[in-house]
Amino acid sequence: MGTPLPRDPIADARLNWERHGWADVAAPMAAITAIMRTQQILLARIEGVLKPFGLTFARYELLALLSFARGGALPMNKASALLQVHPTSVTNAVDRLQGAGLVLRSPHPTDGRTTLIELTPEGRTLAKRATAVLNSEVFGQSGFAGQDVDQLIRILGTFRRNAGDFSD
Amino acid sequence: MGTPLPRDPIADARLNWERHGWADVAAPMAAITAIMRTQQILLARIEGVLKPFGLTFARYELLALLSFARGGALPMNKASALLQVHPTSVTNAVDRLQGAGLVLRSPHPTDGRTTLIELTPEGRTLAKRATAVLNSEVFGQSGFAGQDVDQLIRILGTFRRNAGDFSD
DNA sequence: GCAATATACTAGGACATCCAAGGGTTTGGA
DNA sequence: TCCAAACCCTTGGATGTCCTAGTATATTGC
Repeated sequence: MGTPLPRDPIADARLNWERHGWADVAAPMAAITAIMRTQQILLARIEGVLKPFGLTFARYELLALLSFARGGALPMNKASALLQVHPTSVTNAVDRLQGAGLVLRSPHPTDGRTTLIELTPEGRTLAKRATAVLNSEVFGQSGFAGQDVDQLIRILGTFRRNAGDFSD
Repeated sequence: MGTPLPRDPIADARLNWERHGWADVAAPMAAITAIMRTQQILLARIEGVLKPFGLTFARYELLALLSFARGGALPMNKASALLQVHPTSVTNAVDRLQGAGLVLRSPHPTDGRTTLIELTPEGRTLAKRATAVLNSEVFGQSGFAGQDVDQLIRILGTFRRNAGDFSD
């Protein structure tokens, strides 16, 4: 990851696709590969910022979600659905966040099956501090032009809707 | 991941950002979060297609890269640089591909330090078959409009260049 | 020739994800 | 009312990726 490459490897892959008779899907292949690589770059930046807080991206997302929930609490299955992750991943994340004293489990008042995840004061403080750094170090310096941000939100929003993420 | 949500969770997060006084970075936050989620969806599709072939995305990428290299061989460090992954990840991928008989290691003719990864005939065949299915099942049905594909390639290409991926 | 550099492997650990299975709880139809 | 089906969470096991060393070997530069 040190030195920049002399050429764009994704543009090269696209040329290879076209040369091998797959010109009809070369462009979407390049777009999808670019999304994969961009995600990798962004994730590295985000995790670099979160590391000093002892958080990973998955755990930060859960913390941030709770900080916006009324009462700072949410059922596990709600969190799983909203974050679009497997229930066992939520269990794993809550285990670690609870170990760090950032959240706690409490029984649901009416439904004995579900458990609530609740933000502790420490969790709320840490979420706020981590968000502040994330805002200034990552989101505030995304490297995307303003118009391109709008384009991305529109294009990826359509994609996610078609993929069945939401029916909005 | 079953039922679509009634509302777009990323749009909701953007509203929450704006309500908490972070309106200036709410849009890039939404764009970046959308990239993360889109990558997740695409990766699931890709790995679903590759699973019957006994391949993961990382291993397929290496196989595809080799299939385009002259002689079907490439030094480990070249592959690491072109795929933008950690050298130990390449070692890991090669171990498994070699175990499956898809690639083999051979000494570099002039530089005794470097080892070449070489595609076997089986590896070349499998790469071709996997690519065919990937083209028809994923890239050919990406769900992106033609113009949006061009936008993505442009926007993400600029981003990757600025991030230091290449100096093209 | 000798010291720095480069390359690849090994070992160990952290992390996220998924799957299958199981126990407790609620719901709803017979 | 009662029992089967559905729901919720957890556990244990398995994959897969990435990272940080440390080691051995080979090359390059002084």
